[in-house]
Amino acid sequence: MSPRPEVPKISDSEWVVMRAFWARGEAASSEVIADLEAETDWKPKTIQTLIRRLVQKGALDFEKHGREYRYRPVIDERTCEEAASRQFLDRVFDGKLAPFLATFVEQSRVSDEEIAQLKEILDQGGDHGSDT
Amino acid sequence: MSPRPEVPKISDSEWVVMRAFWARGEAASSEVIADLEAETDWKPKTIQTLIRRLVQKGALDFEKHGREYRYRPVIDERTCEEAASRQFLDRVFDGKLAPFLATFVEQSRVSDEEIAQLKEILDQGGDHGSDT
DNA sequence: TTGATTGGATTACAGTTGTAATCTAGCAAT
DNA sequence: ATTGCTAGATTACAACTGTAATCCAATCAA
Repeated sequence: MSPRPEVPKISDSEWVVMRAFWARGEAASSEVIADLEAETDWKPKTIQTLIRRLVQKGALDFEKHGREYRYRPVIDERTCEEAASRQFLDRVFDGKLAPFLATFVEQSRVSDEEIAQLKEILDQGGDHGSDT
Repeated sequence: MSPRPEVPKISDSEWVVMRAFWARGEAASSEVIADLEAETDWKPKTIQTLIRRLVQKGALDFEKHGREYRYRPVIDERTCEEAASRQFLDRVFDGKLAPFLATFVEQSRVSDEEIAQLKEILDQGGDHGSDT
């Protein structure tokens, strides 16, 4: 049993790239470059560098199609989000969710609508039976 | 009115140090070093380096007391938490709180107790309370 | 007074990150 | 076959990070 999915550490810029790949599922670099040039001001070469680093880290993998590669996320988006969330909470809020939410809700004036939505989420999450 | 508190970017290790200072309000390095040697395995010199970097970044400042300094956080803990929270949400969840909470609650098995606590927080933030 | 201690300053040093340019080789067009 | 385009590989390079050790100067114990 592997307890951790072995999530590689992904930097800020790399997250942007990963999200582009997760959105597409699988893509040539040219596609993701096109996507990201629309939403960032990175040069194509920068994006390719990031892609390559993600391959090195084991976050993406690829298969050749002629002279191009098609890349695909190796790691699951949820898993990554989860890992990053934990990391963040540990670092800033000592791992505790409540203070995070409190600070955020207080200072950011989350909309009523969003609050309702969050409550729904909590209702759904809170239905597990016996543990410990 | 200072429009932005100009929150410096604080690294993982530096967060640990800042939290120690926020806990004390003001302290000599020796005090924080003592605190942190208890909770990390950093050498004192490492901690001093981190303190010095935080001073350089403008996160801490100090006044001399004889040959020692007394350090004090320049930046407010809440403000920093808020900034870091936003950064994190932007990076991982496109700035959206709901997906964060959803992922976290689903995958992490937040306890029922904690869920209740979170709901309370939400109630305070935007008072809605129209369920159960 | 003199050595031991120790806080802060300086230096170290490799790995990561942001941001890209250049080099190289395969495919498409002529 | 030659040329040009371009995907991927290699190289660049400074700032930031993690993690300290060493150097210097002031203080405290003897």
